Amino acid sequence: MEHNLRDYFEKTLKEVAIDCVIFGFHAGELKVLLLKWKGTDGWSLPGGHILLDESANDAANRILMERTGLGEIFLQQYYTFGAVNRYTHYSEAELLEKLEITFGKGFFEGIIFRRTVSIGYFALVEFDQVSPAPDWFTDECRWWNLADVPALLFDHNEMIERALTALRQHIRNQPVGYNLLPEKFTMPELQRLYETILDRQFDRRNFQKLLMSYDILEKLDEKRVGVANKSPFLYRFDKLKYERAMETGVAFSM
Amino acid sequence: MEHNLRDYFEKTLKEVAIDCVIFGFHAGELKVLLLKWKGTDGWSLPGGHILLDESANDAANRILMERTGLGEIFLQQYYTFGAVNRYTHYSEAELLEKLEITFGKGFFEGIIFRRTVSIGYFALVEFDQVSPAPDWFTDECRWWNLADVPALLFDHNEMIERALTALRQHIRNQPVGYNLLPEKFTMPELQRLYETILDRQFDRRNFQKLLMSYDILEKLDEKRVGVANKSPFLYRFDKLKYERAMETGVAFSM
DNA sequence: CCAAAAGTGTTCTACCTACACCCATGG
DNA sequence: CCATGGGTGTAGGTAGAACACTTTTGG
Repeated sequence: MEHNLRDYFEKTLKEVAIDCVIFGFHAGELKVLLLKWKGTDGWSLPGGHILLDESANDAANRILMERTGLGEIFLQQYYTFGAVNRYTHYSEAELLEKLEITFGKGFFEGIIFRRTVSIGYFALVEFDQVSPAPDWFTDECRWWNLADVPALLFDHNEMIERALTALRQHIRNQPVGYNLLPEKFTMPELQRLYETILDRQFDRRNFQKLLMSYDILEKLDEKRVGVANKSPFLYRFDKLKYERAMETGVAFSM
Repeated sequence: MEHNLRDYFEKTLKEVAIDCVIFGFHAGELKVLLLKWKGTDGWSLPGGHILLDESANDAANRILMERTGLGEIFLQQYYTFGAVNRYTHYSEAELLEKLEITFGKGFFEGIIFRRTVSIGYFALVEFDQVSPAPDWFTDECRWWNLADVPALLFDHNEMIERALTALRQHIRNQPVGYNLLPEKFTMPELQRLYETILDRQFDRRNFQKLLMSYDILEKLDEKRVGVANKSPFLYRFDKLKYERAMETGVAFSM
């Protein structure tokens, strides 16, 4: 990642940005990764620009890798945001002013700002595997509960909303969990993930029956210990079968 | 639409294009509208660039209006194409050379070509209502049967494929037909539309039962005459109910 | 011993699927 | 009168939805 704005802009497409809604799941809550911009109280999604010799999908993967350290994970384009004015919270002028104060006069010298269209991606990542890393113009990078997300810079609140809609659509046809849960997990944990994403409750028996019918789960001989109730069995995804199910699709109908 | 490339480029975003897959339905065949570029034997999807004061969605609507004369019709963004090299059939150099021969030396003077990312939209339009109109750098605009589409410029074959996938996904959750069929149509015609899009056959009785259950169709007291068999009843969409069904969604499960 | 949460199977219902005969029209 | 294609209803099967009691564990 460049530390000089001009250099960075010369190597990238200027009118196209990439923004990633990175979903994680922890303690029964769906979370997104957000960055706080230096010298402002404004938060945004992790994003960036496409290098001239890089595809949009590669750029999204690179950005994800830079923020989370993770590669090879589920990442999907879901919508491109092309409104004329994508600034909310702060106007463009206000934001530029604040950044100039923080980074010094001349920060934007030689840079012509044009309107930017942003390609939205959403990613599903394993919460514990992520070490959130701010970049050169942000000073904080952390998980937020979906319900607590504040007013964000640009149109990023709308981006999260649409990403959630896309995720809900996604979960109806493809299995979800491989990238969001730790390697071993219990059936109630998986159920809670589905319940959180879809914001509704399922019957335990029906849920188990349906998920087992996908033939992507391996029931282990281990149980989770240390809980003040009957020990639940641990499960693990069969990666090959899971990937096959991603291709052929499944019907989540409850 | 500008007739001077430089002027046009100064008023638009350069690195972002819009391409529209315009679907029509006629004589039991699904069709797309294609344009032939002057001075080449290359066909492409109708497309264009976003004006500086226009949203991406507005641009797509404008392009659709320019090519078909239709507004207020179903148009949906489905994917953004961001590969590094989106030229197939002809390379960028070959294409520019041909265009320079046709439009004269100096046609590209003062224009810096950069890589372009393209936002794909698909539209459903009523075949008979469309008067295909070429634009200033194309000399033909006509319908092609989906099966007969030739090798296109850029990545437009892939765009059509993905649009078809998006349409097939769409038809499973939303009613389809209002924009593709004439005002009055028979149940077998509607069925043939569904069969063509999904490339499979349905049982007449089951199809009728399911579509009527959506409560979006009005059975008329008229029949289609002039066919060498029993006259089929005519139906019409109830626009209000149709729009409500678009919002709430339907389950097409056969 | 109590509270909390997990394990487990069956019944009912609704919807999807399969299926066939008669009728109207034009040629 | 014949060929073509449309109009119409029912029965069976499958899959989704509803539902409760017992067991294990930690405190």
